Amino acid sequence: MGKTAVALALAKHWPLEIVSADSRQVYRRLDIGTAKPTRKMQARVAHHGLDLVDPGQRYSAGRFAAAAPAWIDGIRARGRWPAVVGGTGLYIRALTDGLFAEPPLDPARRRRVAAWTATLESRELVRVATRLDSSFGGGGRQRASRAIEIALLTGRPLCYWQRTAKQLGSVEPWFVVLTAPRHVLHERIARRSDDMVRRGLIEEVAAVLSEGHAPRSPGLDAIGIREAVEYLHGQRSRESVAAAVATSTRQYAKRQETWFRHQLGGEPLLIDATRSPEAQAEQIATGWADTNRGDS
RNA sequence: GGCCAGGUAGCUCAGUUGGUAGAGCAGCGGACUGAAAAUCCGCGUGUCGGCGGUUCGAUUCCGCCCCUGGCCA
Repeated sequence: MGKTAVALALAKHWPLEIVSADSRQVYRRLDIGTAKPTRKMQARVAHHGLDLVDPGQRYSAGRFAAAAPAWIDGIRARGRWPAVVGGTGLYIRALTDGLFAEPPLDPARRRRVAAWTATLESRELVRVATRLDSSFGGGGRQRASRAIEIALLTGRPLCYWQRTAKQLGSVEPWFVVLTAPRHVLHERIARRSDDMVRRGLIEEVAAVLSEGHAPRSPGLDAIGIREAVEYLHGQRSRESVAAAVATSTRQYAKRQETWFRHQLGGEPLLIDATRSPEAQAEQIATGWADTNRGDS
């Protein structure tokens, strides 16, 4: 949609530092594949939340929710303004609404449960999750595995913790959502996918793979990177990569729109993303002034 | 020009012994509390190439025409 360009344009209005709420840009060395802001952009405006872990390591919404408040405090201590920018809705909500306070989970037992759930069929996982947590609403193997893990390791179902261990959000949000008609979005996605391949997506992924990571390791389980891995493993042609990346990105963008439409909460300021980044930044600055909140 | 094979959803195709049709992919809608670029749920969106004929009824059978591919000239 063009969030990065708008954030940079907005930094001309306000003394901004950017907190990236992006679950993929946390991975080091995957720069093209995650559409990370360039070094030059990062030199213009300070960024937080990029390049936090190696591609083989797992990051999470919980780690983000734990780390981001400190970045934001630091930004404010420097007399600057934090702008949380990103498309990972869960990370944003973890920051504004809080997750639940997760009780300590014994790592060894956790590994054992994970090894067990990995052997089960998806249908079976859902059945077990529903038995352990009657309010489990489905969602396939990943979310079932999580519900099973929590229930088995804590003796209480996930819904119990969600109900009784609510944490408060650490920031009070002022939401801005960029929107554009689907056909415009799809054109941008096509261009972005072509650019990724042209700028060396495949070579970047080959370099990271040569570090010895498994193809399904956390950092590689991402749109663009997956398709490059498929090519490098001989499962698709080089010419088909860009189009496959575009398709996956369209589907992801659609899920993001659904998320921001229904899960964000509150009335976000909607910005017409078909206009120039500068015009969008202008509209955001005006919108902020209109809310007349006074504080930052 | 002749012969053959095709023309059905956005794409690739299936199918209807004549009762107006369905798969995959794409697309659209939805769910979402520590893997979230993840993981799932739901929904066919159609002048069955065109015009005639036969028939109660044609996407299906027949004729002509148009288009695409192949082979032969």
